[in-house]
Amino acid sequence: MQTALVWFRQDLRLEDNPALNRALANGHAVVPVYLWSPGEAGDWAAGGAAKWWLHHALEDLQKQLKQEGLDLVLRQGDALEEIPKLAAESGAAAVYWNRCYEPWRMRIDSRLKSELKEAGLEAWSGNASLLREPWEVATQAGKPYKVFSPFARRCQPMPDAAPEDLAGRLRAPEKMPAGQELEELGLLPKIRWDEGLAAAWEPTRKAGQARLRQFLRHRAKNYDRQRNLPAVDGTSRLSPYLHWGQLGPREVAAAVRESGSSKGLRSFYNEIIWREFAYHVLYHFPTTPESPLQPKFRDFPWEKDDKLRQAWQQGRTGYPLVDAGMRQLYETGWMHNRVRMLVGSFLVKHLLQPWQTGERWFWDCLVDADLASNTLGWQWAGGCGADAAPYFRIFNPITQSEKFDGGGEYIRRFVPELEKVPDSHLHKPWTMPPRMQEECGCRIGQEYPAPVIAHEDGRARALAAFEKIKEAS
DNA sequence: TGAAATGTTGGGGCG
DNA sequence: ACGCCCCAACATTTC
Repeated sequence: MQTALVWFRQDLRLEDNPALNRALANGHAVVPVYLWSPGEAGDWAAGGAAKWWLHHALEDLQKQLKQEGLDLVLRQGDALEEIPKLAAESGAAAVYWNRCYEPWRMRIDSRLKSELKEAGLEAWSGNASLLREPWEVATQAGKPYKVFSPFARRCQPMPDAAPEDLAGRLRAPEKMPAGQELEELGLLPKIRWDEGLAAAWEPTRKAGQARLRQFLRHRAKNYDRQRNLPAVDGTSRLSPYLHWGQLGPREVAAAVRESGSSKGLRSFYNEIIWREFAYHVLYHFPTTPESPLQPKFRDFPWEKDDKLRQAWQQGRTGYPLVDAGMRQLYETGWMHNRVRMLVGSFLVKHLLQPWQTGERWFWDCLVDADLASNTLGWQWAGGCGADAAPYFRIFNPITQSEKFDGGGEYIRRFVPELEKVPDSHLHKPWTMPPRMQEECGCRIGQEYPAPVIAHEDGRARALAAFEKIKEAS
């Protein structure tokens, strides 16, 4: 009986896992491995919140494997060094994994594959993360898409690829390589700022599946309307499960298909396609995590300012909905998408901070931090990416607040100092007369900050900055 | 998945 | 009855 190393990365599940199934289909015993390789990722090693999630997702995977009689081998180090070592230590004849699409991983994987083959091992990679490979989708002219709608059209109909069942019983190998304890990977924060995350999330595959079922049963029908209201639990909240591969997109698509068809379902499926589009763009334009896709934005006159950046990060800009969003992010590792668009617009346009500043903060704070989606989202906000919001499209933080959190439920949940501010002034608390400020215990400049910049001024300044790069296209 | 400025229309008050 | 003005409501354009 031969042994295969199955290398887990962002496919932390046993079902619908092509690499694992390959081992089973070939009748191999399985050595399941997770390698913690922060050094490979350069600036894009998992951030604090993502590491917290990873820790628990690995713990969950460990348990699932245990039930199948297998021990997950945990190691640290670079793949090019450790994977061949692990293969040798376990006497494996084959190494199987599922593809990741971050630029550095693409480079490492292809080198690893040829080195393993040279050493006489079978090396094989499958697709656990996407409905379609980024290179399979192309325009008539054979070029990558830069606009979402035609990309989405090209992705119709929904592929009927069903999730794969486990292709047999897992068998333990004769030799197990030595591994480390999960705690030794140091994924959990040293100072315990993670209570908010733990209260908001259950980072297990079972919880992800339950959430998917619940969402499709109760929320999907009205998704197209409810998803814009941050106070309502109207979105799927599946992003972290999808990022870590505790859920796969095939499983989600299959569940959507089975749920029938409604406007809400279609618009939810559209979001799954946005995720695919993000990977498509990242694959074809691998410098976009750092550089704007539209070259004219290279010389954009940002006005970097640490004070403004910190006010934004800490949710102390003086605009209630912006601040509520930033605090939700910090406390729960997640932010409602409507609010993500607003805080993105605000940072880039009103505050003239580079979009990469926001991209980096989200990377550190989000449990669903995903290089492809985060990059696409921030270039969208910056107006410099594929199918981006045009630069002159500037969200009004007051109007958005009145429109999408009119009752202030979301704002009051995350900005408690505004608790007693009446609805009439909640969206622009700086207009409260002094007397009212006293009465509701919210003095502007004391308990809650004055706006860091007046909306009209921020808007005018952003438009003026845009003028400077306008002709240079 | 924008907002503001500008343009158009039509009802109603009023001299 | 008529013209004039105001303004809300809606449409278009501009940023």
